[in-house]
Amino acid sequence: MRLRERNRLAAMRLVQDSAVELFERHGYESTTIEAIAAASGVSTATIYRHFGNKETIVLWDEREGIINDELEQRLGRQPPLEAFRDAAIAAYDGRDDRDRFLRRLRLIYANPSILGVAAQNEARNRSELAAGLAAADGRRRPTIADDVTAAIALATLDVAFTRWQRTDARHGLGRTITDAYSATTKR
Amino acid sequence: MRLRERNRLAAMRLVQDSAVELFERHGYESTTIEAIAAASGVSTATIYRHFGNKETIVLWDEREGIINDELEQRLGRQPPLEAFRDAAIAAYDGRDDRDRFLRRLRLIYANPSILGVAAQNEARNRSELAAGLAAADGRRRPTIADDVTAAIALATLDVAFTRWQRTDARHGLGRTITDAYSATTKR
DNA sequence: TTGAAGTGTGATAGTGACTGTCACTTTTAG
DNA sequence: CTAAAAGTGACAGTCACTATCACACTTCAA
Repeated sequence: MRLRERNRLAAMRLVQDSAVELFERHGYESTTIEAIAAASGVSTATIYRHFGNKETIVLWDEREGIINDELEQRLGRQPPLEAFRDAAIAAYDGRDDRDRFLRRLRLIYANPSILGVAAQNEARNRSELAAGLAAADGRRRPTIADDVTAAIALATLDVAFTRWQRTDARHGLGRTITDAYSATTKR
Repeated sequence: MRLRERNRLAAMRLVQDSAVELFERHGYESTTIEAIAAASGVSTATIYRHFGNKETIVLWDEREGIINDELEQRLGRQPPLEAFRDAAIAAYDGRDDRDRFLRRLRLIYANPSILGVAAQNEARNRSELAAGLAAADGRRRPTIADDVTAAIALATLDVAFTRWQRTDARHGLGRTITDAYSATTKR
């Protein structure tokens, strides 16, 4: 990895950590970007260059791409929902940064404006997933069934995150994800 | 209805109409609240008192409550997803303001920030619906299955809206909703 | 019908997220 | 080592949104 890229990632981690700390202590709305800049030693201009907006400071996940990689390996071989469930478990369960992840999830679900930006991302992911499902079946455009399957896959993962984050993460995240997807079949 | 309430609704309709017009013509981001205030003859302060934020000017729907009423009559008698589907059809299909509704939907799906606020609302609706499902079965708190069912119900309706709005509303909205919910069973 | 209490409105000033620009520094590639 | 490329900080500006206050309009009881 190039020096530039390493510096960039290091700065982003530093900013995210400082921000999460401040958000937890003083509240999301009450913490200004300027305060985050001061705490992390990075200018506000650079924070905006890296994250684009305040919400993404919390939402940014270095390992974002993992779930797509995991999914790609499974899409042909398993039914869509199972493939997505297993990819999610592979990507999110047993992370070595479990604690950071949990704190970020709590901030997300506690602050509507962050949740709103997360939903914008989810909308994009949903149409990409639907396109992927269509492609896996050799169709050029997603059918309404593809769209619905993609929507169910993502909404169910969201339920799992919501409950896991709320219950003090009593069970493992993998277990919660499994339980959520089980509930999609017996309706 | 009191005079105050009538005035208020009339003002909100006027503001929403002016705003939709301006958004369509010049773009959502490029249209300032001040421009909407000037176009509708209502002060910016009052616009904020009525809608709370810019996004809600588009999202606000006078008949919002209808789907809940429809749902309440069905929840004991039908399986949850069918009840929700039929309630949605009753609430949204064949509206006499179909055209306004379509234009608003288009603005919503074309502008991420509006979609974000819509998602915040949907998050609230989802936990209310889950609570309702639990109550209908005599449980005090929603199980994970209730949460998942509520999530599927809302996500599926969202798929229906997305597709209907995109396809020039070729078929009736009721038809699109029916098709979407059909896809939830054969996964 | 009237007058007092209650409630909505407009104007104004202020905060903070976000954008665009420019001079300067650091990294990269030949 | 040097020229090009790319990132950084500082600064000025826009706009969504909040808080406040004087004023106007509803409401309701007498």
